[in-house]
Amino acid sequence: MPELPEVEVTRRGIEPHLVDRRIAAVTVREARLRRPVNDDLAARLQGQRIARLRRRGKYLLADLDQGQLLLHLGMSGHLRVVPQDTVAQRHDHVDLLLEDGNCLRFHDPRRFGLFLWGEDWASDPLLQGLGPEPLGSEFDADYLFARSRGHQQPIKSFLMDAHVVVGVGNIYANESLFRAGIDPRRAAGRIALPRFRRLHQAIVEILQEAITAGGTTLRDFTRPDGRKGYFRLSLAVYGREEEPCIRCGKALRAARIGGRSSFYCGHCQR
DNA sequence: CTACGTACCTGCCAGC
DNA sequence: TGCTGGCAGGTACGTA
Repeated sequence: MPELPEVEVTRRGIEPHLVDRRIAAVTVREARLRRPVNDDLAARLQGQRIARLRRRGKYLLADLDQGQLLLHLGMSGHLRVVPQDTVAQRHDHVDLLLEDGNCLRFHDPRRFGLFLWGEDWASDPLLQGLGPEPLGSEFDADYLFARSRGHQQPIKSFLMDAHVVVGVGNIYANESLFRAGIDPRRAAGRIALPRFRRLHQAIVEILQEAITAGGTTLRDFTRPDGRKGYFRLSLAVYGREEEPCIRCGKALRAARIGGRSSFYCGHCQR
C-alpha cells in the first residue's frame, strides 16, 4: 500500500491528534510484525507526551519525552484515529489510547509493518543507509545522474532502492517513468543528464500530486479519518495493461522488472 | 561491491 | 461450489 504519499497523508492526518497529547494506555493484540513489538511497549509509552511526528521515507517517527516510536506501514498497513470505544477489527494490532479519549489504531493484515519503541532510531541500521528525501533539496537530477553511473540495473529498480532515494515504490516508479518518457527496463547508468532532469521533475510532481489527492487507495489504504486516497484516478499506467496510452493511444504493456509488476508505453517510453 | 532471487504474511481473485 | 495458484503498495537477506 503505502509509498511516500500515503505515509505523508497519514502523518498529516494523525499529527494534530498526537502532538502535545499524552499516551494514557496501550493495547497490543498482535506483537508479531516484521520485527516484534517491544514486549514492554505499554510500560515504555504510558504517560509519555508526544512532542512531534516526523516522516523519513516511508517511516514515521514520533518523538516522546523518553525515546522515539518508529512506525512503518509495510505493504498493507494503515493508521487511524478513532474514538476509544470503537470496536477493534481483525488485524487491528496496536492501540495507543490518548488522554483526550481518541485512539491511534494500527491495522496491518500482512504484518510487514513496524511498531517499535527505541531510545533513538537515527543511528539504527533501519534508517542509516537511506537515500535523500525526494521532495528535499539534496535530491536532484545531478544526484541521480552521478549516483547511477556504472549501474546496469533497470532504472525502475534503481528508483525503488531506498538507498538511492526514499519513498518511491512500485506505483510511483511506474508513473514517474511514464511521465518522463523513460523505458523502465533501461539501464540506470545509460541515461543522460537531460533525461534525469525530466525524471526528477516527474517524481517530484507525481509525489506532490498524490499527496494532494490523499494518496492512492488500491484496497487496504485508508486515511486516518477513514477516507480513501483519490490518486488512483490519476494513474496513467499502473494496473492498466492493454489499456490505451493516454498520450499516444497504443496499448500499454506489462512486464516483470526486479520481480515487480511494471507498466509502460512501448511507444512513449524509450 | 552489484544485481538478482526469495522469504516474510494474509486476502483476494481467476481459473479449473 | 470449492480448491489452488498467483499476485499484492515493502524490505532484508542470501547467493552468485
